Amino acid sequence: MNDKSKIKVMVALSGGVDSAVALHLLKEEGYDVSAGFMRNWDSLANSDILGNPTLGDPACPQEVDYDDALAVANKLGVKLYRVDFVKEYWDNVFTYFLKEYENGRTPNPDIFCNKYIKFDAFLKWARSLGFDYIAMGHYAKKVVINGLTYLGEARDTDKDQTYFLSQLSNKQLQQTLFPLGDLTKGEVRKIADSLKLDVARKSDSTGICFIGERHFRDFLKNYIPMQEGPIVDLTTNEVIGRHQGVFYYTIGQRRGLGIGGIKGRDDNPRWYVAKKDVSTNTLYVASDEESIYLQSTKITFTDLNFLTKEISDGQEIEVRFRYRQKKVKATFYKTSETTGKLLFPTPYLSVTPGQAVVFYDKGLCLGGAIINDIYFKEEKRN
RNA sequence: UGGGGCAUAGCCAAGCGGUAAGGCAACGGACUUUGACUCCGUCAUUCCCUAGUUCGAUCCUAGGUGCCCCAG
Repeated sequence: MNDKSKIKVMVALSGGVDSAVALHLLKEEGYDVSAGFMRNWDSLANSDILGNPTLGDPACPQEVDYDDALAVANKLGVKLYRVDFVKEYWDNVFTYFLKEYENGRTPNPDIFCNKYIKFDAFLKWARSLGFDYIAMGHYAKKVVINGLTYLGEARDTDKDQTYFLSQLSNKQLQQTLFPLGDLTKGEVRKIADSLKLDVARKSDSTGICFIGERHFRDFLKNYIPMQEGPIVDLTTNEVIGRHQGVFYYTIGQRRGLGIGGIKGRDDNPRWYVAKKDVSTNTLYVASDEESIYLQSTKITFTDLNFLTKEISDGQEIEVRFRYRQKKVKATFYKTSETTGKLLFPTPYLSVTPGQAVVFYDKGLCLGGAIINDIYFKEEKRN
């Protein structure tokens, strides 16, 4: 434990700045470090055609990332492994992702990617090669208090990525290192700069992890066929437009509805998706972001997961319904080992079934769950 | 084929003789390891067509064309 040179760490190297700096920091600390590059998505084999902006590129983006990762590994004098989890990703993440969309919900694939790929398949693979820990370039902290391991929010609160780690087990957490927890993004880039890493100024990756930025509706059309149907104003019950398939839209969404001005109305409001009915293929919209149709005061959840300690019934905690959202207050209740509910002191907007709700208290991420039903004063809204 | 009304960008819609507001949508960008939200930018040399009046017409006149309403 004191002699870090005897501790073998496998750093997940993505080809971006964050994991490169994480690798460097661990090496500086004296760990016995190697790097692993994961490839989890094969655009051609996975029919990722429509909505894919990089299809025509001379070099596919993953190979560019691999080259970047290799350059980093070489510069830092570390061995780079390459490992392929395309099948595992499809079976454990993407299948779930599609099923959720087909049920009219909005999944968060990256949370499952962490749970099943980065912190499971990759972890097991590294362990099988004799590594003691894996390390990630996430902005998150591992905190040990009284012998218990907790997940702490990153010092860079703007980049904090604990939201995506909310479904991890304590064991997964214990076997992971997060070297960037006390650094800001700016500091990370400065370090990369001082090391003269080519990726120092590389822009942050966005879109689904390992897949990338996509025109989302077109992307889904590769897997879920179009099915036209009506768009109904939830306030008046009038049909005011047509959609291409309720699956393609998410609660709170404005763009993509194609609803222009309506004759006879003296306003031209923005319309937001308020409700999806898969059985009738109807998309319900509300005309104002403040509309009560977008608000909720209670939710139920499934997939309850605690990272370290359980939250007690009736406890007031802070929660997030989406990445980088300002934390808001809620009261926690458990209804079974894996389900429960949250009550809100004031209505919150566009809480979406299928998305993750993540629990926080005093700078620690306590765990999370998957949003199931949303209510406004006991009235079911989804 | 009697009367009345209206025709402005994909949609809604100002302008009513002086050289085309605004909103919605769409698209592009910023933000962003989900989906979203948000923010910024772009978007009618032209006002249904034709002829005329005028220094000048989307705005006036005439004739077309197309819708709508009332009366049949």
